[in-house]
Amino acid sequence: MEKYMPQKIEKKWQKKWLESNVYKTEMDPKKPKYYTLEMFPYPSGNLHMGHVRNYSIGDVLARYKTMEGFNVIHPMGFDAFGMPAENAAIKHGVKPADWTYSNMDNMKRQQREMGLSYDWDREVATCRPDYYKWTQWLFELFYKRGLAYKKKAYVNWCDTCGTVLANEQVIDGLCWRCDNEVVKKDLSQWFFKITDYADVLLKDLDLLKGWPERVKIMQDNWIGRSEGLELNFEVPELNETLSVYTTRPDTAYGITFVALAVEHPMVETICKAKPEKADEIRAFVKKVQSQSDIERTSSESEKEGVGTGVYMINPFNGNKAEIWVTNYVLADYGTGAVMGVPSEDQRDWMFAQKYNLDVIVTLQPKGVELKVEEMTEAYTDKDGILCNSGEFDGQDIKTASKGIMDKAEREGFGKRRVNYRLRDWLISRQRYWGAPIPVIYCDDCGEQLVPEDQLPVMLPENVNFEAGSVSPLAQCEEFVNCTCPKCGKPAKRETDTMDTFICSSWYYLRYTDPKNDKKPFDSDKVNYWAPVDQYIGGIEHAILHLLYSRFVTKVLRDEGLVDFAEPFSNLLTQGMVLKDGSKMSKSKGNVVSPEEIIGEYGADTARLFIMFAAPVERDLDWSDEGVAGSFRFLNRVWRIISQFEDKIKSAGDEYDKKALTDDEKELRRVLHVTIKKVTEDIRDRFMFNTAISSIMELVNEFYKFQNDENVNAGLVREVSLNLLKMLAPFAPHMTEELWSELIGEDSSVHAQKWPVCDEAATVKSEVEIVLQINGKVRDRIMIATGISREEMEEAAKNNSRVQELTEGKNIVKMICVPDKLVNVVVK
RNA sequence: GCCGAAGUGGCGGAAUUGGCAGACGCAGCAGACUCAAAAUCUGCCGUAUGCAAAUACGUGCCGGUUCGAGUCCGGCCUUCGGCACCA
Repeated sequence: MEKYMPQKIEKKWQKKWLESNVYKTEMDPKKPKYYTLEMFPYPSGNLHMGHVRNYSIGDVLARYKTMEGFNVIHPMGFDAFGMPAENAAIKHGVKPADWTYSNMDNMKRQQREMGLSYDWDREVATCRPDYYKWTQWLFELFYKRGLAYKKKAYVNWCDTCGTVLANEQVIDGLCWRCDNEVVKKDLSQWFFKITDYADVLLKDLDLLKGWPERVKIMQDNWIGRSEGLELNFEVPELNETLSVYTTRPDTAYGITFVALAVEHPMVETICKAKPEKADEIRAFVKKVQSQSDIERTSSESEKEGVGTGVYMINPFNGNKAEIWVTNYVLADYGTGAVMGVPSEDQRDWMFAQKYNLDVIVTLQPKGVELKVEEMTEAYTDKDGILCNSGEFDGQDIKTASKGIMDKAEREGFGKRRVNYRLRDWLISRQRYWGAPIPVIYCDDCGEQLVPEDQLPVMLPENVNFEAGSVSPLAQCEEFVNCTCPKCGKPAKRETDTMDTFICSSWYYLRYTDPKNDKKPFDSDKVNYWAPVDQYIGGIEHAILHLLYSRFVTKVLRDEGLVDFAEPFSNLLTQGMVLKDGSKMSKSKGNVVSPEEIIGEYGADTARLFIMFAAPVERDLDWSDEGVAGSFRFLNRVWRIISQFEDKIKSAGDEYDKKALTDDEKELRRVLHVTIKKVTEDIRDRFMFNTAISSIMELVNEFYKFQNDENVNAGLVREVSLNLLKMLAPFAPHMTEELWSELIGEDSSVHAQKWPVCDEAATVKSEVEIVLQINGKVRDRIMIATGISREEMEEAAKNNSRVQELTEGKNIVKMICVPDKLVNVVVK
């Protein structure tokens, strides 16, 4: 055999795999299915190392599961709508579609050069009409189920992107895509009613046994369920009631004011009722609204407000409390109004200090009397005894909360209520390169869905791009002008497109039936393949994509289109690929290009290194020397197998194991221990790094025989073939080349059964055990495996080191761990 | 502030159920091969003392449980990630 030349053999096998379509999958109810999925990429033009890691993990699993006998589906596609294509159009005058498709072609080439086992017949691209037709269909389904609606609201706006954003897409007050500061705008926008599913999205996190705990915790926090009480206060002057929401009903006797958000509808009512205050209030509202989102919602910023001179009555004790318009109450959480209890809430405390408002202590630690004059901050411990609270005095928080809520419900001025931090999903975008929202506006008939038989609403190709201008769709006359589907009169189309997260929230279902032109997917097919058995991607989607996909799946389940509640049974969140301790980026100049690495060492080396260098969930620091080491290892495998080529070919699969020498038996033992270890590491732990290190140990053991011309040929064959099989998921080309050299052109290593460990071969006749005295290692001895406790103790007592060190001391007891150690405890 | 994860040689990391700390790899050192180098093969490789045998110390810090702790418990420190005026 000639030397290992990855460039040559990788090209050869990639061509062959493509031509023979070996990775094509079909439904087969007789076989257990396995759905491996890596998050599909945005077609930016080139793969980066994060992709390489993502796809390598998926490919190892897909190949391994195939060898284990599963019917594996392993698809790939492109999340192809989005801003960068449009930016390219503005900057370079290329059509977004042309830019996107040519990027896809390049990335597909790079994916092929990685040797990934995708079934390309299932490829989807979200920007193709045959895909977005069904994204639009999905929108219509949501609309018909009352889950898509348009409303005017204060929404997140990114000026750079020229569009609105969902809450999930604002990170620390900045746009998730461009890091520009997000501002609030009062706009009429489309929403998906994800809040209707808040409870089930939270509850079903319990079903996700195969998800990392931290991702579930993040979603739990994001949904933010809280239980509390909604209280209605009479406002006699206005002849209205004002509702507040609280999670601390026990503090209700300590209310000294009520705080409204500036957007609260009662603010305007008050202005009308109190003309003398109106100017001051309106000026304050204006000032607050002019602040950026960061300023407004930072817990650091000072709490300010304007007293309205209007009072409400606390139904518990009849106290009057002034209504204030403030900058620290959120309009879109709870009722947009909050009861002010300075003694037990730090924000209310600071507000009350600033404006000299009353403080009533209603809770104090056991055995302590809190005095308002001596307090420097609110008492916020959730532990204490009530006071100044009428009939509830002397009760603990839990008892009082229940009693107060019961009283409120009994007397009709309050109701127990559950609240969520989660907001509805804002899904419209003022951009061109996305799926058009299939809605038509008619002056007479109002908002109308585009009839299903007219889908897709096609994105027009000839549009005008100018930086900073409104969406090109809105300027495109032939797109905008249409006829009302109901009355046939001239009407106008919706010019917003959908958030690309909608496109990506159902693609894993489309893979199961990607060419269906009658439905988004066939139920039999989707229910055979899905849910995804193993989903692999970055932690950055912990909330965004993963929450949206769960939501969409649940709606489809409720519609009867799928029969499962959760889309991804198991989730693996890979760490980032770093260079010199930080994220690879152009500005830092530390980017390592996959294409260059593959060009220099081959895809097998790149894959092997990336799987070996760190456990999948942890960040991985790229090391050029490490890559060279992986290349060295593959060469080592190549050489030892080449050297034994004749022996391997001439030997049979069956041979007399009893004829093996002790050294050969040891090699065979290591082989079977390795099979066991590699299988468990891949199947149960996703510890690919340790799987590879045990394969390396096997190769090291094998090298002990490199100069032994008389080594048993049957054993050499057994070791070599199993070694290739175990290495095949990691280094698919190189193992395939060696396999075809040894076994023949028609046989593929990837179609082999995964090796099975011969337990009998793993047994050692002798083991080295540790002798400890008082827990410290003092000697090591060889003993026969499986001997009794008594025999082990005897062996320890007879050991000269033990005798020497226990001389004249009293042996209190001896602890034996079979085949591992004896600990002699002396005094 | 709240929630979560992590901290082990010069470096990446291993130790799966409380039982030999440092597997495997990288870097380094030495030997073999070679006229020489590269490549390859082999060996050494936590720190301190020591010629060695060996001994002591050693998994962020302090304490505890245990015959025995990287692993369990209590209290901290540092780094990273998420959330953050959600009443």
